[in-house]
Amino acid sequence: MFTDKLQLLLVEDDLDLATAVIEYLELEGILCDHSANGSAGLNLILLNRYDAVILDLNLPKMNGLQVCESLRLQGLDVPVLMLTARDTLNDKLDGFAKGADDYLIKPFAMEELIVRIRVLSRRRSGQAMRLTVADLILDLQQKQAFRNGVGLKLSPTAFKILDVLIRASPNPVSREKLMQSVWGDDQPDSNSLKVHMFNLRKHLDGNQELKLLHTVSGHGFAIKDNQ
Amino acid sequence: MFTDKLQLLLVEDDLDLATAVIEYLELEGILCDHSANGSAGLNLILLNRYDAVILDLNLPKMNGLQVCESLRLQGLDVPVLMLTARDTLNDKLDGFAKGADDYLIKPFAMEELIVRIRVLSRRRSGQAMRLTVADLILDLQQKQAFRNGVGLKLSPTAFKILDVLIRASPNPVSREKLMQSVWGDDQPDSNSLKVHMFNLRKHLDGNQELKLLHTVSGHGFAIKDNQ
DNA sequence: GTACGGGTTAAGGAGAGGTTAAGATGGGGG
DNA sequence: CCCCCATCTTAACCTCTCCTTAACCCGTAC
Repeated sequence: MFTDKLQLLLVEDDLDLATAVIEYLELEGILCDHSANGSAGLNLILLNRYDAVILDLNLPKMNGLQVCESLRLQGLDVPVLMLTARDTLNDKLDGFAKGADDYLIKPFAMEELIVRIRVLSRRRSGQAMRLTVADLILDLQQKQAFRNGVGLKLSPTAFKILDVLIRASPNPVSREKLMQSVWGDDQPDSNSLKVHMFNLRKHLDGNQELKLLHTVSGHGFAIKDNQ
Repeated sequence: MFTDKLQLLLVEDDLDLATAVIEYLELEGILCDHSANGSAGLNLILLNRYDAVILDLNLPKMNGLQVCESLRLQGLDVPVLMLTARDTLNDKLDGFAKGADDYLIKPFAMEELIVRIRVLSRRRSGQAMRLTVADLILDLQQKQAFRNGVGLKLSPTAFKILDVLIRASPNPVSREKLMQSVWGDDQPDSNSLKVHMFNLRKHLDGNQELKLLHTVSGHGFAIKDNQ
């Protein structure tokens, strides 16, 4: 199945806790950047593309609620898990109101943190083996895509690209992200992606009335059923 | 596509609790079906298309873990929130391992249940950060603007300008501010902004009865629905 | 009149994106 | 062992969108 390494950010000013978390994550094969204050954390989030963010609330410079609110206002939908000792109902409701996706109370078990992060960073939920958008179905077990029930003949690379796109649907995915998830770190220095997109589009939308693969100028490509 | 009412399923054998939850959800404008045992619940999930499922674990016929595992095996990615009195770490880990998206321990606050459900179903339906004025919607993740639900075809620059204007709405934004936020410090020495405003107005208000983009003489431009 | 704030239009160029074909690669079947 | 096939990479070339620029147009204020 599709397991590039997760890339997280931990924003936490308690350095002991931070190193403990990061070491634990590394054992699980998860990469984790760290920032000790709110505004630096926000900058990192804006600059990089994390799969999820673990956000403490009591932070110097800018507190966690402000960080979360700010990044949501800028249109980022990176999953955010708030991590805090504040355990009243109102604290939780505040957190969710500012755009959190999950809220875990200290002290917590590392295993629970990991598993909640894993769930969050799978954009489409669960161990679902079939993803669908409109009349397009992606069967991950069969490694096969269908439109209106008829199988599409896709190359392995095209399939992988479609997988990434459909998980992000209806949001666009940047070229960089696509290249990252197809080739990892040693990327071809040519316009290979262009060719793959062309082939994918041909097989996916070629003889269909309803076009699903759209290019979003300046931002990348998106799978969606409205224009 | 836009905020239709949420449609949930609650699988819970404690009838008192179930009616309490359902009544509370109704007050929030959320529709909720109910099933009192596992296998009936599973059938409902397979038949209908719920936005999320609230799943008790101790159930007659088929327990919650089995229900969740089974529906994941059948390729459904509906968000599942497990609701149970079992509060040990291993219980939680089991729940997530079977495909849960969230795990809430009884007794719980209704408000927290609601807000967690809202987050789960929002992620899945891709609805997210949106700025709106009247019938104009700016979806920051899709990088797409809508009027009355139909997508507008905006250039990247036009989109950026609209973003600034809509955040300031209903207040006007000066030309200098607009130029600053589009081009930063090296600005074109021509009337480029004028042209972009013209194009934005054409695409935004061109064939609409209700004009949203107004010129505030001497002060710049404003997005608002009353002139 | 003319100067000014604002609106409208069209041309041109740069660059993003689309298309095509040829060679490289690599695995499976004869 | 060799050939065939699907796939991937590369590079060349084409198309078209988007941005800039510079016109010109219209009112109103001076």
